[in-house]
Amino acid sequence: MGAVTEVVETKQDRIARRQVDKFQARRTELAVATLHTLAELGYARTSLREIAQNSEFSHGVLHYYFADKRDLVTEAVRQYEAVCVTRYDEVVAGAGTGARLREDFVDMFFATLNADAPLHRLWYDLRNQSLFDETFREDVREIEERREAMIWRVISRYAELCDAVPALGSGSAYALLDGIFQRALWCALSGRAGDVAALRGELVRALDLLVGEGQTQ
Amino acid sequence: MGAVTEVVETKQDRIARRQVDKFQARRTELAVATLHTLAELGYARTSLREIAQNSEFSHGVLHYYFADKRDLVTEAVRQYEAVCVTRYDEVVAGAGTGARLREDFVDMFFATLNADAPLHRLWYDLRNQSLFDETFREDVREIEERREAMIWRVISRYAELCDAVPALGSGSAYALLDGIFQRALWCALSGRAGDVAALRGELVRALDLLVGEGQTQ
DNA sequence: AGAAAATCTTGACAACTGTCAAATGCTGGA
DNA sequence: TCCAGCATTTGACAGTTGTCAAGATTTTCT
Repeated sequence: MGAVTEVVETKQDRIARRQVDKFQARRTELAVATLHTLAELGYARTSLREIAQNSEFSHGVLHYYFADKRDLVTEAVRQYEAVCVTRYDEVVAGAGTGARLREDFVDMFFATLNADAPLHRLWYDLRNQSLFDETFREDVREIEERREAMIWRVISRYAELCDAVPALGSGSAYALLDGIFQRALWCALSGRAGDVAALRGELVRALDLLVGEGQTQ
Repeated sequence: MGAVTEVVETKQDRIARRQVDKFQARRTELAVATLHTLAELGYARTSLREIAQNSEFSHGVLHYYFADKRDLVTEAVRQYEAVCVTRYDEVVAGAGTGARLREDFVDMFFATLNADAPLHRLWYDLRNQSLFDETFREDVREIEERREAMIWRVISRYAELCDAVPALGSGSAYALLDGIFQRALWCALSGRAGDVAALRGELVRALDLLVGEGQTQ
């Protein structure tokens, strides 16, 4: 009897898994559409009907795949995380010298600033929402941690290449670079290209300060 | 005939001015109520009726004193500005030594963090709104400028007292401290008192880095 | 092919939104 | 005292929102 039920179960399992996969695939598809709508309109003005219009489905389907709006937005945030949290890893891996790492990092910094500006402003929007709505807090904390770790990989590797030691801890270093990024994003979205360019120099100076030359320890 | 009309006019002017004053007084009164409601609920979930309930009037009166919702929110933001943009001036004025200034600044930093947390999260909320809604951009830019200047008064005075020169420009220095403040605010509102306490040390280190001892120039 | 199940659309609901106009209460001047 | 004009309330409007259920459609399995 064991054998038969086992065969049957695995068969059902295969079916179930395939269904689950399809279900999950559509879920993330809709989450991606949500992400783009949120990035365009911001959290405050994004409605389910608007999201559905940015997909190829009608608004009712959202409640087939998601429990409620929060569930949907949460899943969308997770999509953001997947995209935006490993951005500098190849830069770190590919740089042989400190100067090269610094240059590549700054380039990537401003490249994603310009290319993904709507996505980034959404991230800041949701991080702020978590200051009011504690439902978002856990997800935000998790992503914030990964972002901090991502920056720290850059900084500590940069210090290593420069034969130095970072002048600030992981949290403060992230606060500094994220602060510069936020400001640059604001300037970019306001059409102040000149101010953005000026911030490039500021970023270089900040990196030099964080990992001053010759501060071997 | 000139004299008579002049007398009449000044009389009417007095009346008119008194009315204007009363009008303005109520306007700011309602703007303050708006500010508190916004600080409690965030921009996305603040409705006119909710604002009115936090005042002693009914919701209709808001359209008597304000053209529309944006007008109201804008006026509320200006109230925030009046409160929050001169906070460190007495600290700067009253400190005789660098060590004293640093200590007082850090104390004030965390005092307002805890006392006015809802107000601060509102500021960040509105600054983010301006990334999506360009109507807010000018007001945000103005306040952001004043905040940066406020921080710069602290930093440059601190450097002066330490006989040193700031290691970063005004913009980057603000980005660093504001980044730390944002993070501390998040921790405070999440009930992570321990993390907030840890950030006090980070802030001190950041100040020391910005105005390193002996960096006379 | 036909039944069963999964998927998607449509339309409706109650609640809530910003806005405004009509009605009411109120105050200050003649 | 009475009245004009200011201040405030009330109630309504058109539109939007999240949610959900009933039905239509498509896919899947036997």
